[in-house]
Parts: sequence; structure tokens; C-alpha cells
Amino acid sequence: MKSLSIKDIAVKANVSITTVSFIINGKAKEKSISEAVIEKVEKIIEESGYKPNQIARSLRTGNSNIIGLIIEDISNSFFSRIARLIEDKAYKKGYKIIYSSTENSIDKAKELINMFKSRKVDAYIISPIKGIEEDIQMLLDDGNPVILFDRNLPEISASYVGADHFNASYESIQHFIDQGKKNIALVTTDINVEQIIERYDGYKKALEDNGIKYDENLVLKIHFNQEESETIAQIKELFENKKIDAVLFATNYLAISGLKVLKKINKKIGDDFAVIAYDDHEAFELHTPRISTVQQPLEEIAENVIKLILKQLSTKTKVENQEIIIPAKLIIRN
Amino acid sequence: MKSLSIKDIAVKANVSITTVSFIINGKAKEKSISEAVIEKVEKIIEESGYKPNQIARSLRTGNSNIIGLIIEDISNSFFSRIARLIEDKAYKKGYKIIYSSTENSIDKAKELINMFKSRKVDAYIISPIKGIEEDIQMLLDDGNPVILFDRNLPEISASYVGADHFNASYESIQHFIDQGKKNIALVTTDINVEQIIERYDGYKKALEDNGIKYDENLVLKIHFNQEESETIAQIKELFENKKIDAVLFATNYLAISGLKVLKKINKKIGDDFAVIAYDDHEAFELHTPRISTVQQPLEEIAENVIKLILKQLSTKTKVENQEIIIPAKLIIRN
DNA sequence: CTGAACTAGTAAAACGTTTTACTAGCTCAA
DNA sequence: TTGAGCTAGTAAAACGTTTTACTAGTTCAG
Repeated sequence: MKSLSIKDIAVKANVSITTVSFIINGKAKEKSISEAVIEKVEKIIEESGYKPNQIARSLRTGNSNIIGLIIEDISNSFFSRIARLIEDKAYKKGYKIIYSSTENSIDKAKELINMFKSRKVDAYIISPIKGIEEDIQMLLDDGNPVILFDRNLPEISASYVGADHFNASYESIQHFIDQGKKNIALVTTDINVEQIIERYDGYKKALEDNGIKYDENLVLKIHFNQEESETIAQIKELFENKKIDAVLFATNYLAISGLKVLKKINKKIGDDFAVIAYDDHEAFELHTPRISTVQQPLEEIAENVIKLILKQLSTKTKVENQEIIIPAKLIIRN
Repeated sequence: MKSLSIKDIAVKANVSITTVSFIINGKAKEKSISEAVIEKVEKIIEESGYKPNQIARSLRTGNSNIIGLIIEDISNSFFSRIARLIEDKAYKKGYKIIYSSTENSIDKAKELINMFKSRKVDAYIISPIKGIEEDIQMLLDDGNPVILFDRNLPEISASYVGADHFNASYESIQHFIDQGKKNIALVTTDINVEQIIERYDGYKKALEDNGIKYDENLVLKIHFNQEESETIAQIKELFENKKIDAVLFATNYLAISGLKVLKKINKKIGDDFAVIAYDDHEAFELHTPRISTVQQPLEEIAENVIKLILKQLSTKTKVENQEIIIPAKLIIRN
């Protein structure tokens, strides 16, 4: 069944298309359409269930009321929670989200950007990876609102919202040291993004400031999209063959793998072995013993992302770029 | 900066818009465009980085290459994992996903359907709630491909993909009984959807078949969008005041709350108290002791959803509705 | 040498909106 | 009495494609 068009409404109401359009868009008053006509048309719209074709509208106006969200993986709870918060807030302002996962692939990320571009999304929210700087720069050059989050790209001057990874990591290590730990491991990924590097830098700096020698054997860089079984094997090897009394996991899924290893080799978390995980996860609170964690302020991140987006969307003029760094919280659980 | 249009390409190549369009759409051969022209135009497109405007294309052709996904909550790991799998498979076929969460609100669900409709999505994948039957029926009447998943709506004859909730629940209870359990509780939600009802029916039938009297005091129906603290209080009340030796949680988030309660009141899972959770969650494998779970075959569900969608999209003619029920797996962990 | 069939393309309509520029009739102050 | 300003609208262009129907020239069988 063909759906109704504005023309059908116009014919039914015996007025011009223009008039109907003005009424739909709330410009009736300003364009001096009489009350009687407004009522008549509105009634017909109501009764017929007519809904304007957004595609035609987009084509004409050049904006889509859609915000593109590009993330690493929607099934990662960090991203899915952020996505939900962003969706909620965007929805309230009449924007819809169209998302896609990059899986850390540069090609896929580039493709997604092009896809969104040809779909004329109104704004881009991107958790970027290295290697797509050029593409993002093009978006910016074309005057598109772009907000980076979670990971920054230093070469790009776009607005950015993210947690203070360096300090969170630093504090975690400091906490270990305050507890008397000496052999502190870091399990991180080899993916070359700012936020991971900052976590690494925080680790290193904290050791250094406390006069503990950095030992590269205690840093395990996991290849970012390998099978979990391999990850587990590598962590197992680290835990079994190195003298370690504390470990910081740089992401929640690494921590999950790490906890599986501990279970497997029957190593207990306790006075002589401490663990902190980056990014909270339901499993951590339930784990016995409970796992300490660095909590990113998801709500605040989402809030700020949307705030920046809306600001950019509402003013035609280029807005000053802003970098919003929000402290992360170290939650100590025992 | 204005982006390029097909017209710009046509002018540069000194051919007509039509010719360019034919080339873009791979119809050059069939429309007998010469090899020389094809090459020239393709070169210009390549060099200029021209990408067709999908909005104009959608307006003209009437399809968008977008699939609308309506779920309860993207931040629930069951849905985010399904979403990811669906996204992957759809992406390979050139479709993008636009999703939204209903939060179990009928109004929001209706609104979302309208939104997707006015965006002319090519197909709808919906995890529905009661109360939107009419709206879904309208989509079907208009000839839109619609696949329901996870939850069926008995009054609607659309294609459906989901797990066999009744049997999974039945088997879980049977397992408890085989272990000698007598006082088996069910913690479920009061949300009125097929899949939850089936889980309840399976619980009841298993008790009945084993000659155990159904006791409504052992069934706790949690209001679906209340604060977690209240949920915890209600479960605590159940665990403390009723004689229970086993409990089945009808969703993973209820199980998470339940496990928190057990931790709080220091009740141990073991020989005299058994737990099974519906829908797996990373926390369950890591929990001490590990939590047995009913695993839904996510991959298979996503696979079948996409298969049905693609089948409907590829044939213009109405496809026979299909109901695909996939067995769920009871994973016993100790 | 004719005209059917093929080659290589093109002009223009259509998709459903928004928006600009216009009109015809009226009022009313100078 | 005139013309500026208001009222209540409308016609048509434009957004960027796809697609239908057309053409002008060439080939080649009969």
C-alpha cells in the first residue's frame, strides 16, 4: 500500500501543498494561515495518520536528525552502556542514533565514515582508532560536528570527551605501592590508541615516582583481536612464571580473562596478590573476593558528548573545540 | 564545502547524468555504454572521491538499505550481543542497522515504529512487547518484512526466531528435582511477554509432572523497571523467609541481583542451595562457585533472523511466515 | 535500398518535501 | 486617491538520484 504524501493531504483539504507544509512545520502563524484552515488540515492529518517522509525531508533540508555513532564493539559493556545513555539523551532531542562497530579495523572505520557521510548524518560521535585521522579531518573540514570520545587523536583538533586515564592508572598503581606491593604487572592491549597509552604511561610514572624499577617483563601486551583462549594462555604464562604481587588490567575484558586464569591455576586474590581492573563490570562486584576497579563516569561522558553535539548542531558557526577530561574513580573493594 | 553530485561528474566527463548513473549502478554494459566512456567516468569518480547521496537514492528507489532494530535495552548484554551479531551479518550484505531501545514502554515502541516507517527502513527486526500488535500488523499489511525475535506475539502472524524457553525452563527444574530439590523458587519479572510466560509455564509443568505441588509463595514476580535496590530487597525477603533449596532466575539481570543478595546475607550456593540463571553472563562463569545457566544460542538466533530478513528482501513476493524455535542449552557448572 | 535491429547514448519525469518569491485583495493613513 | 503594508495564501524551483522513453547513427539481411 502506498503511503500518503503531503499532496494527498493538500488535495483532501483543498489547499496547496505549501500550506500543508507550513502547518506541519509550525510556520502557519508566521505565514499567516487562517485558524480555520489550520484546524481543517490538522484534522485531516490526524485522521489519515499521515507522517512526513523523512527521506524527502532530508534531501530537501540537508539534515537527517540522525547522529552517527562509531565505536569499537557494541557488545562490549562499556560501549553498550555509553550507547544506551547517548541514545536516551539524543532521543529526547529528536535525534536518532545509527551505530556501527569498527572491530578496530581501519578499513572498516573508514568505510563507516563514508557510509555515514553519504547518509548525511547530522553529527558524528566517534571512539576513534589510529589511522583514520585524515578521514576525520575531512569531516571537520566539511564543517560536520564531530565529537571524539573515550580515545583522543592528538593530531586532530576536534572536541573530545574522555576520562583521565593517566591519573586513574597512576592512582591504581600508587594504591598497590601503598599496600606494599613491589612487583606490579600490567596486562594491556597492543592497540595503539591514546587511552591505552595513557594507562601505560600512568603505570610507568607511578613506578618511577616511587623508585621502583620498570620491568618490561611485567608488562603483557595482548594482541587486540586474538582468540580468548590465546589471551588466557599468555596471561597464565605471565602469572606462573613471573614473581608478581599485584596486577592492573587495562580493560575489563582483559580482567575477565585474567580472572579466569586465576580460577584455573587456583591462585587466590588476597594479601599477597592484588588485582585492579579498568572499567567496571558486573562480574567484579560479584566476584569472590570482590574486584577493585577503575570506574569511568559513563553518565558524565555521555552527558558531555551530547551537550557538545547539541551545541554544535544549534549554532551554525563553528564552535571552539573543547576537551573535556573527567576524572575516573578508583573503587577499592575487598 | 558542498559535496559532489552526479551532475558534477557528468559535467567533468562531458557525458549525461544518465550515463554516469548507469555506470555507477553497474548497468553500463546492459545499456551499451562504450568501454572508453566507462573508464573515463570511473576514473573521474575515483579521483574526485564522489559518493552517491544515499538520501536522494532512497527517495527515488524507495529503499534505504537500512534495517531497523527495536529491542528492549541495548545495554543488556543479551541484546548487545545479538545486536552485534546481527550488525555483522547485515553489514556483509550491505545493510546498516539503526536501533533503538524501547525500555519496555509501549508508547516508545509505537513511536519508534513510526519513526522507522517515516525513515523508510527496508525491514524491521523487533523484540516486541505486548500492546504493539496493531502497529506491527500495519507494518505487515503494508508489505514490510518484519521478523520478531526473542519474544513472540501469538496474535500476530509474522516470522519469529527464538529459543525454546518452555523446554529450557522445564529441564532446569527437572535438573533440580533430579538432585533431590523439593522447594524450588522462581524469580521472574511481571512483564507480560511470551518468553517470560513460557519460562513460567515450564517451571510449573515440571513441578506438576514430578508430583510437586506448585506454591505461589515461591514465585517472585519483580516489577520490570523498578530500582535495583528494591529488587534486591524483594529477593532478600524471599530468600530469608521461605524454605528454599533451589532457585531459577528467569533473566540474567535478576540473577545478578540475586547473587548480590546471597553475598549480602552470606548464604552459600552448594549442596543445600542450588541456582540456575537464564541467559548466560560473564559473571556466572567467574562466580565462586560457578553458576549454572541456560544459554540461548545467540549466534543461531542472529543467523536465522538475518536469513529470514534477506529472504524476504530478495523476493518481492510475500514469503511464507516461519517460526524458528531453537533449543536452548542448560549448562551445568559446579 | 530499405527498414529492422543494434549501438551509444540522452532528456526529462519522478520520488516527497521545503522554501522562495510571488499574487490578489483589502485596509487605512496622509 | 494612492500606495504602503497587511492578510491569506500559492506556484514552482530545488534537493540528487533512477529510470523510462526517446534519438541519431550504423549495420546488415533480404
